Amino acid sequence: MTQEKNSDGPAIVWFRRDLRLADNPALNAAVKTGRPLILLYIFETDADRSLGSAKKVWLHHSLVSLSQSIETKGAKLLLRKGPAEVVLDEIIDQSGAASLYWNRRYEADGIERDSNIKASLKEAGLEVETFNGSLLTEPWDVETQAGGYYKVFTPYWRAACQIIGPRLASNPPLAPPKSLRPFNKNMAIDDLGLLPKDLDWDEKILEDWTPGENGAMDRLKSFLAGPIKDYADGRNIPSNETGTSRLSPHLAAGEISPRQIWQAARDGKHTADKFLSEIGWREFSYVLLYHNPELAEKNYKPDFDNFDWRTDKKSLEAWTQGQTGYPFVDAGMRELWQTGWMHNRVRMVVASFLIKHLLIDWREGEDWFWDTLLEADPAANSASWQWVAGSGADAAPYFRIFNPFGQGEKFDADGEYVRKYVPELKDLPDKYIQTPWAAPKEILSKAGVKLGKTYPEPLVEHKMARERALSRYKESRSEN
DNA sequence: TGAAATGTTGGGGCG
DNA sequence: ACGCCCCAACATTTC
Repeated sequence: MTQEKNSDGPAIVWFRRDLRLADNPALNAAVKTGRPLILLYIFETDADRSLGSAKKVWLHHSLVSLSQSIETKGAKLLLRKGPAEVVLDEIIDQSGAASLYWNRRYEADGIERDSNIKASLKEAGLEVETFNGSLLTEPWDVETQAGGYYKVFTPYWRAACQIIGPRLASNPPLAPPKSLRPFNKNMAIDDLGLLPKDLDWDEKILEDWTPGENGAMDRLKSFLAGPIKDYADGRNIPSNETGTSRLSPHLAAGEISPRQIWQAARDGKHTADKFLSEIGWREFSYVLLYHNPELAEKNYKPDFDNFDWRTDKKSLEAWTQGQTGYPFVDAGMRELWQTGWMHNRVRMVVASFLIKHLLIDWREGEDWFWDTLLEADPAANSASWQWVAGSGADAAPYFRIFNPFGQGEKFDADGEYVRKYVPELKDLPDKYIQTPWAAPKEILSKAGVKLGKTYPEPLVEHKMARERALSRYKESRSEN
């Protein structure tokens, strides 16, 4: 039985990928109504693509943090599990809610679920309002002269900046509400069962992270206070722990908004253009995803549909386990497994290795990242994998093939990064730390390295693999 | 947000 | 003093 929607009914804020109180337009709108609030998170069981394991762990802790913040403001986070449509109907029935607010999402199945819900609830007489809570500008905001969307990053970002700057100046990030008027309560976060049951993997990956709005803000502030000064070069050195902002998992959970980041970076005392253009790549990925709903499954360039990827389970597994025999690649893959995150420079190298050296379909890599990255962003993950594969919009040219040890020699010359994640090589001298197969026998045995035993021989020989990729890519171009 | 092959230049050793 | 060779350093081209 549906209760009469009376004007005293509560307002529902449906949290999704915006697990924060500050700069949260949907929450802000709900607070402004003055109604009691139902602050709701639904663990949706009917999503198109279920969350990866790492991201579930993050979500658990991010919900813990959000629920604490909400309690300090005098209310409670309401948790439910099930298809959103069913859960919402039930809650509205029970509470007599009069209005519903949420921040938009941009992946195809989310858009579809949201618009169905919006239509049917409006029909039922509810006030439903939606907002942009996760992007600097909506993906449809930035148009070319011809009225389409930009397919190349640089002109896109130039045009986007023209819009973003003035808009933020007149409409700065929102402060968190001073207090929240509660409606009622509650189910425990543990009941959602997000954490893995057996191993302590989730504890390990959280050693370096503080999920939640406060952790996100701390990270941003400490980055802007100093490290951003050397960002242009510092961001290329994977052993440099403050070289990059490490905001990606926070941003993906919506614990911080890109508007807050933009504003804080612009207000800081150091130039932030280079850093903000990385935020721009995230934004651009959402443009691509919005206009190409199947970005995670389908080649953006259909030319690639005929590409003859190799099926090679063993090599794929060696790659995921960090056992390729290329120390720089293995360090990256192990960093991902152990920490739920990988340095961006190394992401490009390991992705190039999987796709070009092993000729394995980019979707395999995208899947692995989806499951193991704490951030697993639906737009950035697929756009970036397609970028490396060459199948994406504004993609890397087919002949750009990273040298898996050359990149290590350039960006990890002292081997600090490799030694951290590939400790079985730590006693090798710097000269051979990226290329153990080239080391003389005495040096290997002195360092306690037995190739093929304590550390693998290279999975493929670099020169051969490079030439094989070039000719395969060229071939597939001429077919189209 | 690349790497390798190829081309060019200029300094030093040497007859 | 000069031409010649070598080679490192840098620039350009190619994939």
